[in-house]
Amino acid sequence: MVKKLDKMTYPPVEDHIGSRLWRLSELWKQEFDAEMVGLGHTYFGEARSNLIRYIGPGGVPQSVIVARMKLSKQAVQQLLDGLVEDGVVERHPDPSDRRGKLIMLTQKGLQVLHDANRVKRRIDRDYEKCIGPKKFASLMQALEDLAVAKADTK
Amino acid sequence: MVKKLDKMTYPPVEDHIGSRLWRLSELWKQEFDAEMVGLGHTYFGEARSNLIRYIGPGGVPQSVIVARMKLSKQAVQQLLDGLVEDGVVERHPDPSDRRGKLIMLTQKGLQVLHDANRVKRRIDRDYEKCIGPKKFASLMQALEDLAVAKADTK
DNA sequence: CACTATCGTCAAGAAGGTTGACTATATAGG
DNA sequence: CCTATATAGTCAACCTTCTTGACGATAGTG
Repeated sequence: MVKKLDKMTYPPVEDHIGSRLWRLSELWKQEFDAEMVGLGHTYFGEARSNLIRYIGPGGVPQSVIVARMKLSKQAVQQLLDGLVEDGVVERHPDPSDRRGKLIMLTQKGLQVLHDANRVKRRIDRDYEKCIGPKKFASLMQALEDLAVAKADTK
Repeated sequence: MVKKLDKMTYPPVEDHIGSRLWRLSELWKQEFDAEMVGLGHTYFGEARSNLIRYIGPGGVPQSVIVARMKLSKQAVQQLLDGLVEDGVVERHPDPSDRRGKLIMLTQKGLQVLHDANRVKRRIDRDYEKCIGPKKFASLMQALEDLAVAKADTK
């Protein structure tokens, strides 16, 4: 198929750190999702999966989740609605604030969180093996340094 | 505001390369968007802005854009619809294929593309200054190496 | 010529996010 | 104590990006 190759070599797309970050980030997500599905977890959607990380053991007020994620309270609400429907999360009344709700993981939710962390650690080790421990460490450090520098200037 | 701080220190969110990549990628996008708006460009949306990069001078068949971006032909179609409406892009009949359309940048589109590339280069230099040229170069290399390694295993 | 693949399009819908309006409860000031 | 204001959660409507399925028109191939 010559034509297909033609199409792939057509325009010069410029290269910047933004595109490299985005591209690798996408590849990471793909690998993570694939592995979670392989572990028998149905795919919850990126946003829902991400939210789970913010729920600690013992229950977290919904307002705390809103404060820590950079989303509107309504967005968090809708994500939680979905997670409740999926049986991953439960809403309980907050004893210390009658307006609030405590968000708690179900058994299923705990399993998801546990497996997710395990997969992420595995992928980390895999990346480390790819470029070597020294380069990996300096990559992690550079990502952190830049994020800190950029978050501060805001 | 003590309460606000309480909420921020609540649960321990685990750290992995995936989250660092995603976070920095988001910060980069924010900076880029802000700067483009500062240059007088109305915000086209992430997907539309990205598509523009794939249009070379002289016109590119729509099918080529589809082949190079990882999107369905319908997604590209809809993005192009929006860009046409924004006056950034034009659809012309393809002389060499009566089914096809040639996508061309308007004057406005050329300006957008030019400014976008300039801003990206500026941000690159800024990032480089943040962590030093040596670390920046090895960061770029590591990102590329990992992306290549991961794209190959697919 | 007939078959099949490709190009662009239309329509419907999922997923993630936004804003505005509203209720119920907390909390601070007079 | 009572009023004013802020916060917690909810509901509804809407935007953007992207998906899948169906379709007409043209290309290319046997």
